[in-house]
Amino acid sequence: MEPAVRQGGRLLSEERAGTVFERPAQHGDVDAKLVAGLERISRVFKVLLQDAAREHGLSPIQARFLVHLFHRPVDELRRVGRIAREFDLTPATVSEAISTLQAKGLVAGERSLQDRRVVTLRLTPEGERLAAELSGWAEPVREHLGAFDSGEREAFMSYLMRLIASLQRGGIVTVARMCVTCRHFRQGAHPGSASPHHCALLDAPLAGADLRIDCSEHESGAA
Amino acid sequence: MEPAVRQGGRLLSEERAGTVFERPAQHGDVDAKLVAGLERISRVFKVLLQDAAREHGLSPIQARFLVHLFHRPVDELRRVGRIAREFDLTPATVSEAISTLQAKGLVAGERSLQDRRVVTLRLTPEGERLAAELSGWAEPVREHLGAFDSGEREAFMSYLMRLIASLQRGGIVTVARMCVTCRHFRQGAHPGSASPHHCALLDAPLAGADLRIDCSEHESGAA
DNA sequence: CTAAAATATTTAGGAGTCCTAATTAAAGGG
DNA sequence: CCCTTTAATTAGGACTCCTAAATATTTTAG
Repeated sequence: MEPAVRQGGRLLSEERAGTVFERPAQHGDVDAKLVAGLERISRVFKVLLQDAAREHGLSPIQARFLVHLFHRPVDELRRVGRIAREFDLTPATVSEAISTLQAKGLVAGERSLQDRRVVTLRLTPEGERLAAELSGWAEPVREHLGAFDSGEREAFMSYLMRLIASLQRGGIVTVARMCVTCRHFRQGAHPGSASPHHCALLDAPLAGADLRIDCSEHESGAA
Repeated sequence: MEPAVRQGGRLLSEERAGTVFERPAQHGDVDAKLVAGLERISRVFKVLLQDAAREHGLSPIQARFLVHLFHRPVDELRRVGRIAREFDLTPATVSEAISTLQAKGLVAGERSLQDRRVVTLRLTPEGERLAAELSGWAEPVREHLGAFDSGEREAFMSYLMRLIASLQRGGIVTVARMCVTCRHFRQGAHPGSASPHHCALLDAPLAGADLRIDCSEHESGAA
């Protein structure tokens, strides 16, 4: 890059004309910047996943499903339709990607006996191995969180959780299994304690750091 | 794929076997949850964009480019190659989507006189109109930020900025024009002030809320 | 100044994403 | 039992995105 200089004339369009030496035009519009920041992060995830998947000879969505199955021990959640809902995709899309994974010998599906329409998916040993490697695809982001101290991380996380919970209640996020939206969750059940919240199912107090983003015991609905 | 059942043994894999009624397995792993949360948000963005684009008869990426051009007054940034870098795509991909937008009469491109290889893009009036409508595609997220008070929002934003800046310095994010990575930025130049930072280009003090995610005056490099 | 290297964009071809609509099977309810 | 609903798959089409190759132009070396 070169130019610099000649910022005299047209470089500064209406949006900024005359304001160059004033406060930034975006002044105070924190929300817009938050959205922009979140959006930028989401591009990061996209690229990271794409790279990780490619490195292992998979497509992004195949890698996602593989990792998803990897840490989802509950049969209920390992079905085509469930995955579709989880990822906001149609069953058709999931079915296609899964059959590719099956063709590659990474995933196997078995018909359920209770309901022979449903197919329960599981990883093959090879799939398991690959999934384990892929499961660190977002590691770079994680590493860069190292610069935050633990209080900041917890605060950061709680902001995210609140935002996601709010989006979920607004119907924007279709699936989420966070403590904060779970029927077993009792917010602030132990005031003043280091673990102020409580999970009625586990019957255990929870600290901010204990709150789950994806709890397999999750049941929707307010307490 | 046929036989099934026998979920007796393997259902509870090592990860969760025997732990169901203990503290969450994810206990304390705040980083993992942060990553999960950010990742979930990024799916939200994907869906929102997809829906908004569809509503206006565009593909997601076309909508993105349209909106991108909409608030990018600087010619320099409105070129195929620039957009490609901005979105971590190849010029080929961008070129294709842009020509569709041109075919739809939403974008026009003109060869630059200084360098006749480059094509400078601009929106047609129709494109401008559409872009204005589309530019609110992330509005739902923004709305749900309303539940945060202004201090929280600013803190949230600063976490995001720090993360993005860190990712950028680590080479994970390729393009970013944030104050915190700009050569004109003087962090904490006015200690104790409400606007503790300073922009050497604008020669103006900056508060946390003034920090930009995407400044058109941005120049890389430490101060 | 000119040949070679570099840069900006486009075109061509291919794997993958994702959707809608239609199909096949299997449950479940009068 | 028939009829409706649900789970999954298949088929077909628009779009995403990449690599490689082609063009046009600018820059750089010699």
